Amino acid sequence: MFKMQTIDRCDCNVIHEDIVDKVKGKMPPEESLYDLAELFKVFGDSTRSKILWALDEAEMCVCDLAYLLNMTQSAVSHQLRVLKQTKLVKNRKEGKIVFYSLEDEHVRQIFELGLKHINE
Amino acid sequence: MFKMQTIDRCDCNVIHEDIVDKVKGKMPPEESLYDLAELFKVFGDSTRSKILWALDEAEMCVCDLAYLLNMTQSAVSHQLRVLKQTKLVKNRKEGKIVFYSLEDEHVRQIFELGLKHINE
DNA sequence: ATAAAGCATGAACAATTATTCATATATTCA
DNA sequence: TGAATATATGAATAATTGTTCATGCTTTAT
Repeated sequence: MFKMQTIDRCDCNVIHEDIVDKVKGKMPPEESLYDLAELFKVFGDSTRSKILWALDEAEMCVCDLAYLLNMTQSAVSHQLRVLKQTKLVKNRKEGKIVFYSLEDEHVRQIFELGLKHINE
Repeated sequence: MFKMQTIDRCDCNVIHEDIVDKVKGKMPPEESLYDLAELFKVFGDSTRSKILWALDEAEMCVCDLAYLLNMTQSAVSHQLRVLKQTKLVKNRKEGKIVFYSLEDEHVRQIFELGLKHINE
């Protein structure tokens, strides 16, 4: 008895069903993969990468970052919000100045792995 | 003699000039940071993350991937091109079938670091 | 109190990008 | 040779997103 399967989106046929089934069983849940992509998306912007790299060197306030990266205070502030939501940076307030610093020790490791790939 | 500096984009003042100068000296070249962001941008899409994850389990052809991920063959093919340009996957041809596989051993490590962060 | 400085934020705009659709190429098979 | 299958790709569309601009909040200093 042959198998007549209706395929939704794919406009071609499953060629190696055994492999597909095996891999399908090992795939992480949809949500994990989505979260993972969301995390890397944060690293996937030069501005945020620069901010993270800078904060890995020293705790800094928003104005310092804006000056260092030659950006408007607003743009930096917006991106810091994204980084904070992702729990990559934290901040503390001292008077009217807000200091930001890295929250996660993995940041440097992730960068280093990335560099490894780039430098083959 | 005080320093009168003209600031380009930043609409506020440098507060901690010593720190900024120190960090500025340690920042990687602009180009490295850009390339790094470009790499992570590739990981920053669920579709591509899924493809990479799947290929980490087994070598697969385009149709298999399309079926596994419930996507059109065209969409998968487009993303595979991106992954190949970034040297994250490679392919070999066998008749009319093209098999894709991971090219970089770091992929799994990068995913694992990402998961570590997500799971605190 | 009022001004000024540091920072946050909503809305608008511009740019990027993932997917779809149509079609082209390449290979196998009858 | 012609049909069918696997894959690639250009163009168009829709959705996402980074920055700017204007403005609001908070704290300090006068």
